[in-house]
Amino acid sequence: MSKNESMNENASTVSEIETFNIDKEKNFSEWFTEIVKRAELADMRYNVKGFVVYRAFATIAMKKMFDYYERELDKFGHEPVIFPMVIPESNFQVEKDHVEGFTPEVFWIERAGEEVLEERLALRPTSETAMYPLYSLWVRSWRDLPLKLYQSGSVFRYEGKSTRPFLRGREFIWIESHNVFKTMEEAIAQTREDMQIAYNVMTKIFGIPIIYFQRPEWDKFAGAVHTYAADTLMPDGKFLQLPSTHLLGSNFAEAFNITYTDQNGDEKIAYQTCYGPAISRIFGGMIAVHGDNNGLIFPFDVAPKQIIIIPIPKKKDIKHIEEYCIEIEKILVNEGYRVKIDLSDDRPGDKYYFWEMKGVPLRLEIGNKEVREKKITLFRRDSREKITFPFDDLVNTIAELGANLTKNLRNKAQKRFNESITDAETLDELEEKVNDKKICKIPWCSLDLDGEECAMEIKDQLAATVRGRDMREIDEDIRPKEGEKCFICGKSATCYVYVGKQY
RNA sequence: GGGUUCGUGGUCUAGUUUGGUAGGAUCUGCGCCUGGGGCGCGCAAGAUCGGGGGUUCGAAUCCCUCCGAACCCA
Repeated sequence: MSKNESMNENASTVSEIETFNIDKEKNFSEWFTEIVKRAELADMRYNVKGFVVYRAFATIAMKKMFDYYERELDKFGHEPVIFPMVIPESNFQVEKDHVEGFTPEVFWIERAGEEVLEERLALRPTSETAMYPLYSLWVRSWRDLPLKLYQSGSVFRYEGKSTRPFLRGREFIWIESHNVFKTMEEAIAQTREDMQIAYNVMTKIFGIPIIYFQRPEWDKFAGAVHTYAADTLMPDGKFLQLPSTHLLGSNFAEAFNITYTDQNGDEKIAYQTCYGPAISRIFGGMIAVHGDNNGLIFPFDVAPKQIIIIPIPKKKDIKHIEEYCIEIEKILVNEGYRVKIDLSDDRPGDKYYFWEMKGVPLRLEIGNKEVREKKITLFRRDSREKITFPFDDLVNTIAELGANLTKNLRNKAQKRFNESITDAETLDELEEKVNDKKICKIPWCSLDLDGEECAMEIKDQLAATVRGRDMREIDEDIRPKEGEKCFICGKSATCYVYVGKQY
């Protein structure tokens, strides 16, 4: 931490007495299950496999996350809509690749009451086939374009057996944005805008480092021309796919007859993109990336509670102290912060552990001393530093430390991500590294279908996947040197790809 | 996809091998006590032992089946 980022020269750091018996780094999977229960994020006892109940603490944070995302989409000219959750089978089957890709995962409604429905209804696994028949009606003229709409809601996919709260469920909540353009160039530009939005929100607000990849041909969205997907790295060294954006070209436009009349009166086919950040999954990634052995750590802007005030009363001074706490709370609420005073009659130490486990970024400790001296003692969750400052500095201090805390989380996470990236020159070396929580950047023969065989070999032998080509390398046209070879098939390499285990 | 372990008050767990009174801890509520990093005491409340079926005089326990969960490997 640089000097001006440090909170105070007199800051003391509270030593780490770990709450869990579970080491996050060594035993991430158990840590995750435990924190979800302990912090009351989700209740897994809802008795349908792959469906969980999101509790208040997680729901508040996810609502905030939706807010930030939707605000960003609005800023870039997208408008909200709400489509039905059911899709008639005949709509669903219009685009050939799409049907093939999604059919194994679809939940079907076949009956209503005692009656068998004439046509089955799909519970949407994604909404292309719900929205595009209407798009076909809405888009008539070049004046109707671009059409940029999004909706927030849940979708249903019949996932295999390893479902986990937040990370993989049979229902998940997300935003899906569906856009229509006159030209392929505009559509491509939209995928760039999606990536920019993802970067603004994911990295700056949620503090989650991402790399955007162009997915290989064999691993793209069913019906897409190209898929670009953001991956982050989980503490156990596995990739987690976060927002993905798809260049649909005119595949769906042709299937759903989305055409427009141009300035010359000619009928033209439209070009499309779609984009889907899954908020529930991003939330899972966020708590995994930032948490520690004391529990959660929320980035300041999305924390369900941002500031917890702990009164430390001596018997005769309860009233005094409470009044001082309430005064502080009023000021902070006025500033728009989510604040709580913990007036329960547990010991202060008990409250410290509890709210740290819950991930509250800042804690104010108010006792006799603070009231007497008109001061405030503050503890920050990320660095475990404790400082005392004058009451009059309250608003400035909170604003500064809140922003600083998120930045610090982001930097730490980015550093870990960068340190996990390495390279490999042989299959054995690759195996050793991906089994040691690393991801490898290796020279690769082809992202087209002729590279699939090499990817299958990596999958079969190492249980790892080829994530694709880093978008930054596409932009800067970074390619392997003359003579560098794909070490799976030995053909000369056309690009670098990242390989690692995945969720 | 394969494997392992498992389901008993709200939560965690003993009891299952060898069928016979469901025991404890914690949480919750009330009363006291206490308070600058996980106090303590007392009282009370809380379970058709995951669901269904079977064997038996008798099932948490044995058998069948369904539902659900965790972890490991692909």
